Amino acid sequence: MGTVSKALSLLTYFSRTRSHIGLSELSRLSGLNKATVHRLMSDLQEQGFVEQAESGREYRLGVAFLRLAALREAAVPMREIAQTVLSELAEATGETAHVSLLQGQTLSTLAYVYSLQHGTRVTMEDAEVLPLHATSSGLSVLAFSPPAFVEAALAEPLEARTANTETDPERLRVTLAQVRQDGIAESIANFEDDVHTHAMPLFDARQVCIGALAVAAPVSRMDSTLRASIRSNLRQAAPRLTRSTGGFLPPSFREVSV
Amino acid sequence: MGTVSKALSLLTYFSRTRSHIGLSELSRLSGLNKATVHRLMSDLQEQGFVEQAESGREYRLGVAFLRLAALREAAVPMREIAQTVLSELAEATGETAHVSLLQGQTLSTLAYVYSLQHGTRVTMEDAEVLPLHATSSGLSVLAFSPPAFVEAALAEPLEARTANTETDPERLRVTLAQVRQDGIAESIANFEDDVHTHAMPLFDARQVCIGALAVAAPVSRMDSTLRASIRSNLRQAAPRLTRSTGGFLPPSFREVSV
DNA sequence: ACCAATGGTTCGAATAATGAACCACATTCT
DNA sequence: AGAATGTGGTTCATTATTCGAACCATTGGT
Repeated sequence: MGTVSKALSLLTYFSRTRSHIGLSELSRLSGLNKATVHRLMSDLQEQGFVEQAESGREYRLGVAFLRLAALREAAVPMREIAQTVLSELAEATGETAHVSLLQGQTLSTLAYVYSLQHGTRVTMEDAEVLPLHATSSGLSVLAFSPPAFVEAALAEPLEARTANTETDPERLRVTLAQVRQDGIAESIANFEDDVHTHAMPLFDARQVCIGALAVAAPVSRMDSTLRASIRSNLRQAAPRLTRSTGGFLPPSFREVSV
Repeated sequence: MGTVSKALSLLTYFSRTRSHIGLSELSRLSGLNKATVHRLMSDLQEQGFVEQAESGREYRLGVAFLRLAALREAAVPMREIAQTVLSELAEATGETAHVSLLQGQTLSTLAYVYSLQHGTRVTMEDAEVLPLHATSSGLSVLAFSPPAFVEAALAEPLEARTANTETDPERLRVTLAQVRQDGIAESIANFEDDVHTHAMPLFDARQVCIGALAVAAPVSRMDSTLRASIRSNLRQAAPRLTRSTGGFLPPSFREVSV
């Protein structure tokens, strides 16, 4: 791995549950020498990508990201566009709608919108990270990603989040084939108990799958009427979102999307 | 310069007016060899920090920043806190209030709030970049930054934005001495014609100046009453914002802040 | 058909990254 | 008090990586 990749990969160890990381800990997490980590972090710190809370203490993500995220959003208003699509989807289905983007081998949530129609709803967190194998969003992404990527993802240890989580690579491959036929991935209590989600993939300008659009409902509320509503609304919204963010549908998805 | 710093510095060439940059152009801008730029951008692309719009075309900032910015905001809700302080400040003064953070040798706008009291107002843009020498925010930062940093900033070519912009390093040094005495930096039509701004510095946990809080009003509306209102409100708000984001006031500023 | 751009690639020479051992300082036991 | 273990940070000879001039392959304009 090149030096730059090493430096950037250090940033991936920061998460909502681990917002501050010390030098030694980061060295342990990454398997890199302490001196190396220190030098890389110094470079990152110089450019404002990380900062140290108090003098000579743990590192945390820096302010540079606020500026760069704003610039990204100005160049490609993906979040903004997603937000409007999500609002319509949440309104039409009465359930929680969200968009997640592929980030390495996981999905990170870009935006979500709740419906106000019911007192109970599936709740989300900003920048929440979702596994590929245990969510409908992840399955929809895998179903329309290159075989090499799928194999790499299924080769990783697959964690069981609930009693229902499917962790057998072979059966997951079968599921993916079904998703490819249907266009929609479905997940019942795979990631969280009592949650039933439907998802469809999103694509970029090169017809590469970059994430998913999903609707999440409580299992208790799911019936054939709601399911039909979610599926038909999703089939309309997903291709629209891809197109309005400058993306194009690959032939394999265009066939099954309508 | 290390390889990592080179890679990260490539990101600084992206701006609102230059959201897409080609390989050759980036090579020219940075002064780095085309092959070097290509390798660095490939590393950045692998981690989602940049992406290519269509296959084999110009680069733009990637989706990774959306996630990292969300994580930063979750760890340090600076923007959120700033927003509430700005709302109060805009409400109290009837003018535009904004917070900018130091990013290398320029300031980038983190947040801003307009007042609804007047039909005319000073308008801002997301992630707008402000020069240090030609804005009240910049002067307030320089006044409370280490001499070495100030000299480095004044050694750069100082661009004149308006007919009023002060570009003489010697006279700027005099101005900075006054700001150090007063605690507030004032700028009349230095950056934009018809804009009169007041600013005070913000500090982090190490008592290092990291940005500024400012109020911008149209020159035509500025009178002694408004000026007094802005100054007294600013004197209250700036130290409060520093404290509520986990920062501490350095002795040199604490003396003049009240 | 030509030229001048573009993005991307190659490979010996030059340079920068590496990591074991080392500080100085806290904290926490004995 | 003193030893033991932790922390962030530094040093420097060895080594592996990065650099960059020259090179393709394509594209678009004249």
